Amino acid sequence: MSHASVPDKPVLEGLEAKWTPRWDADAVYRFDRTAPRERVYSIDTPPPTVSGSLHVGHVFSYTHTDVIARFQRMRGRAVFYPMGWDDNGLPTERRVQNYYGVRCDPSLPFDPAFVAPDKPASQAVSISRPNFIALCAALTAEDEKAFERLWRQLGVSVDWALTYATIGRHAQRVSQAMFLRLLAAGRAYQTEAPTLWDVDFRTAVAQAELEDRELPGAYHRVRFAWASGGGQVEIETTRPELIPACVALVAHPDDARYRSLIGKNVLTPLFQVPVPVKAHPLADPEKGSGIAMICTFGDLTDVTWWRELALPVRAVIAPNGALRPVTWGASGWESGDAAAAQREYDALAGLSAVKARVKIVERLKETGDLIGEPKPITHHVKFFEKGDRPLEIITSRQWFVQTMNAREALIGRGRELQWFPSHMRSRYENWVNGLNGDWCVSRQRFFGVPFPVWYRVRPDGTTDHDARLVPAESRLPIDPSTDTPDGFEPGQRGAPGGFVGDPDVMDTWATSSLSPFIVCGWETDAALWKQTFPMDLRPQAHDIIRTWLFSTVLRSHLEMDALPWKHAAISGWVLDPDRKKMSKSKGNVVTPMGLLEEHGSDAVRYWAAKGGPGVDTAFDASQMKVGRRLAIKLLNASKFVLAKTEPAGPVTEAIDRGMLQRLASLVREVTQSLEAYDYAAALRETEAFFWTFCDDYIELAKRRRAGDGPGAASACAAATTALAVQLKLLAPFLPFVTEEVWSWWREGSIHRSAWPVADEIEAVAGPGGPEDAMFRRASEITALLRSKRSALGLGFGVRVRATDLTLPGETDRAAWAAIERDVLAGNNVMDAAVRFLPSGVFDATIEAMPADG
RNA sequence: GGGCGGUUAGCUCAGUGGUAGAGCACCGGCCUUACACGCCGGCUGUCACAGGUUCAAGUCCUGUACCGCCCACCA
Repeated sequence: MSHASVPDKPVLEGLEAKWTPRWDADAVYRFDRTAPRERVYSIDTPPPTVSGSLHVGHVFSYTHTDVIARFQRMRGRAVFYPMGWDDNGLPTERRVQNYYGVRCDPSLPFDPAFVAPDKPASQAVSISRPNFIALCAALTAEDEKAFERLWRQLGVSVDWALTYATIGRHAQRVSQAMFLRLLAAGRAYQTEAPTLWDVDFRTAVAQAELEDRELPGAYHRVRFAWASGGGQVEIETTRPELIPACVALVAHPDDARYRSLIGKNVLTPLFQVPVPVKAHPLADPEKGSGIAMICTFGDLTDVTWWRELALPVRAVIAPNGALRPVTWGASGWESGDAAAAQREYDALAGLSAVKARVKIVERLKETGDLIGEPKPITHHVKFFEKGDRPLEIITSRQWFVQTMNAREALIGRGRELQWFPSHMRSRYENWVNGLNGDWCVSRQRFFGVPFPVWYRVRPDGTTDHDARLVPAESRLPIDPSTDTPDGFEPGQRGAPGGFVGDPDVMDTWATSSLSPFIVCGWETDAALWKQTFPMDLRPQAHDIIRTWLFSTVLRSHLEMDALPWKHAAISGWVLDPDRKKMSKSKGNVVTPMGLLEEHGSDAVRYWAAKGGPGVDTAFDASQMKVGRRLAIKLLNASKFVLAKTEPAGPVTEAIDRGMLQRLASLVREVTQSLEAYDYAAALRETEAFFWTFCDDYIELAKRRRAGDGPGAASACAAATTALAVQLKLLAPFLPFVTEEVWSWWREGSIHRSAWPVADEIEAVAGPGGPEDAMFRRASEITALLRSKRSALGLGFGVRVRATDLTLPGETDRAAWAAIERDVLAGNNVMDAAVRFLPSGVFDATIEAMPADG
């Protein structure tokens, strides 16, 4: 065997640049299309939002998945490990708007000569929808390259031949086809209803995209006069600007204070609108004055009351968040004094909700309808998670997918799924149980998958939303804004008797939720589908259980009546050292690529893999240094082992056999841990063994190994065997350094080599038994001698004699004889006077030998 | 308000019934022909708190406190 390729001074620098292209060229991670299903391991890789920033959280969770992928590959599985890019949706639109300083105006015609500005102008440039989409596509292509560079540098072993984009043609086709099937099955429907609405993005949003934020607000105590009888009643509201939208007051049916008022009318202040007082059990006598103003719509409770009490709609908030124009009086809204109402309202119309609030409070003060001063409070307000202003509730026509009637079945699916860690299931159940409406899947946006639907235009030019036209699946994907339904001519678009396209696009989760269908070749590649679906693993972080995981389970349940995967491995988050979620700004300071360059990819992976499944983990550069140290140690130990592999012979020595026996049991444990997705435990155990291997085994055996007799042959064989096994155990974690060492000495990629098997090691070393104990005892004696040496200030170079070495009774003479030579040589001890004491005393007295020796 | 997780050495974390652990940090020593990007040794703990079960509890049970997250409510 030639070891010419073992370098004198091995270094980590440059290993990423060396191996990444080689893995690519050798197709090391290429999926085997010929593998039978039982040998396939398929992974539903999370498609990262490419327009989001790259941050260490990505590195963290993708490393976890990659460790599993590499482990399964070495176990002989054909790993189906695609990579997707989530490029559609709002994050991209927002990034394009800011990056180029443009704004999409769907009413504009396509401008083929349009060139994107180099830098954003102070005033946003309005461009057509096709121009806007082109910019989105161009920018995401750039973003995807940055992600790919990062994944390659990190050593993520995806098959780069298997990539998809959620805005790509194939993903659009799958999204549209599955939507049409839901529509045909009656599981998707369109309705006009109050919907959560973001006023800046001007789109509907779903329950899953909400988040609460704490905002300062104030209770305004406002007087409503009785319509007759001269009394008055006081309500408290945080949104006085919605008084013109008030349709009723509501009190609890058992609330004695207001019982006599139920069924009577009161007049809204300023606008003099007669509104009824109603009873409803949801009204809380403890809150505010115990009687509430129902507006259309201030919050979700208003929607409930409005629906259950069959109240009219008086909507004042326009899609852009401003108060819309309203006509009062005979031809408009009812008022006891229409002229006054119009005057009051005109002062508010066009203002944002916040500005209108200030204004109306002034007026209420002037009229005396505001009782006392507003009382400042802090309260939670619903926001779109990507939004900047509180959500409004606006009535609009939207597409929904039925979920409420599937809730029980979905809970069942969650129980079928194997979760790692298992407690993450409760987050899922929590979410499913808390659902309060069907899934709103339509968005009034541009860069997304369009709904493949047209509507007939009535002779009078209005749209007949009930007269839907849908394409055959074979035509998909289509864009109804440019494609024409069968049987129509393009010229009929928008014309009476013609057609119009549905203007909306799908929620990004409506496409992401189909990732297994997109990657596994649903309806397009029957062989691949059979090979890969249902998938083996869904890896993801816990924050998107309610979105991605939930919606994928839902879609698979509806389409396949089955789970989309067997296992869900949930990663935690990366936290700041102060235990807060790693903030965006911080994530940008610590760029992932910078980390990889500074510490080396293997070192960063080491830190990531130490964060166990589901465990939020502190960002910790010191752990990366430890990982780097491990990688360097691996280089040096390997160099040492491979510097002498001859003579090789039967493993006969106790120390050698004991070390290998422990290694065999390590292999069993590590394999078990990785099968259970506990990569952190696997790494911990392997690492601990490796340091023992270096610090104890090598030190004990190296002098014997230096010879050329049977003892040396035993040591050489044991050391090379152990090295190969440890490299393999570490390969999923440290793919670069292990591949480098492997290449010094073996053919092919370590990442395609067979995972070690304990039985094979034991075939060489014998099953765990007396030698295992002897090796442990040798380590203990070594620790004792080192401690004595240190106490006397004797460096290792000083040869010593043990004038008295007392060993516990259970160390019998035969066992000692088997390890004596190695223990003495490994500790630079000339000779030892040994006593065996049944009392269990374990001690040594040593003294320095004359310098000459 | 409901749910889930956590609380172990200065820090980051292992440890699911049997004498408290690792790494980092810190202190001291060592050039020992794989590695000074190294090696050796040492210091460090009322295992959050209170009860209970047990021969035995960091570990199991009950409760409390605090931290984090998810959800709900938010007139």
